[in-house]
Amino acid sequence: MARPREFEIDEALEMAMHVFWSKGYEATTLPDLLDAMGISRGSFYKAFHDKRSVYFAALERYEETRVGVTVGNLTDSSNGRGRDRIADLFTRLAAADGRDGCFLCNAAIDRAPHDPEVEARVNDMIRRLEGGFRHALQEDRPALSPDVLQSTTRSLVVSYFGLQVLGTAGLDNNIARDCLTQVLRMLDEVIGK
Amino acid sequence: MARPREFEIDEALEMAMHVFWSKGYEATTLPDLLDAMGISRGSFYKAFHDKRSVYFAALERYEETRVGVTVGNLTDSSNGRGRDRIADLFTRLAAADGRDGCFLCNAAIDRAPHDPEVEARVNDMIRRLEGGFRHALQEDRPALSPDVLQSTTRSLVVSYFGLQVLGTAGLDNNIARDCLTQVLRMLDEVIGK
DNA sequence: ACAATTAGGAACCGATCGGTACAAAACACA
DNA sequence: TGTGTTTTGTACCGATCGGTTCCTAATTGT
Repeated sequence: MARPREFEIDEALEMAMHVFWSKGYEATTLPDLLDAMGISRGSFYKAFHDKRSVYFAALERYEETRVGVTVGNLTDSSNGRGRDRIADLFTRLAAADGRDGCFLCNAAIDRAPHDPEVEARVNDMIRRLEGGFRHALQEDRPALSPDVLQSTTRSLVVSYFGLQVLGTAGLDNNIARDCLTQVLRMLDEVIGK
Repeated sequence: MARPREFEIDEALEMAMHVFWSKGYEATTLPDLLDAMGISRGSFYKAFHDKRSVYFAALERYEETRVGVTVGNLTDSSNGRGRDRIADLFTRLAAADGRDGCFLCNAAIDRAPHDPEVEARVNDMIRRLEGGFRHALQEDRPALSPDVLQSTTRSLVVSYFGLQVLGTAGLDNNIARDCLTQVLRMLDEVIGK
């Protein structure tokens, strides 16, 4: 009953996410977003409410398209043993360039402390990640004592974000490889080979 | 031979550091800095060159006054065994509120990727921290094999920054406590009680 | 073909950005 | 006390910020 939109919301959001991801929230200007999204101001404010809303929507998109996949890999029992699914995740992390970093980690540092809604969303995502690790551990070794399960799970979450920080900071990823070695040692210690 | 400065460079820098620390580089405006430092624009640009220079100076101040102390604690053999010095550091981390986060970690995420000089400085500081951990481990167990020493050291660095991320994101610090549990388990595993 | 409705684009908004210019004020030295 | 030197505060700069207005273009249902 009217003129149809000339761009795909999801595609535009994906592009916007990458800008926020690489530049951070404050350093991203509206022209940055418009260029990346390939739309003009009018369409931008018509389709999204404002800059912050786009950031928030990008964060939710990250959850669906990235966190969801990662947690999926961790919990998919057709994908090898739990121990191996965790090892795969960290192996990929250690092999990756790392410079791109992780939008969730960036959001945790640069927006969560200043935006309660972002903080809540970030917390949710971290909890989902934690749940993925816990699921993989428990599936592999159901008899694991609750406190060992808990501390192992959470130390995996902590290592995950630590690796993101070092990757983003541009450190030689031999560090990541050495951390991977220790994670594998821990897994073998806790779960068994 | 002329009018003396009415403020202490170091005090002003300390205040500026806290602003950058809590707000991030881009979100910090000049008025923010001037208010916190208690000086006016004229004095600001006379004493420091520009906003970026103050940020950089604040980063160096953080290294001297915070990283230096942390590394000092890790390497001070009059401060208990190496294992205990590491355990103390993580215990303090797990007990702290965490919301303040860590200026170094914030810099790693929000400036290092966009400012090569910051990146270099951040890398240096992380290496110093790594050196502190390595020193403590090696002092406590000189016979530790090089690769175990390396992977343990680096996984401690990774955990350190992971804890900072979760703290800044406002997660319940039971997570930090559980990670501490695992770090202690790892230390006892590697070093012995 | 025409009315209704919505997207798109450009001009424009006040506010604020980081940074500069400059004159008045405050000191040191003579 | 006068002179030279430096700090200090303020007024100001062009640029750019996020956001709004408003008119035109495009499309649908009738």
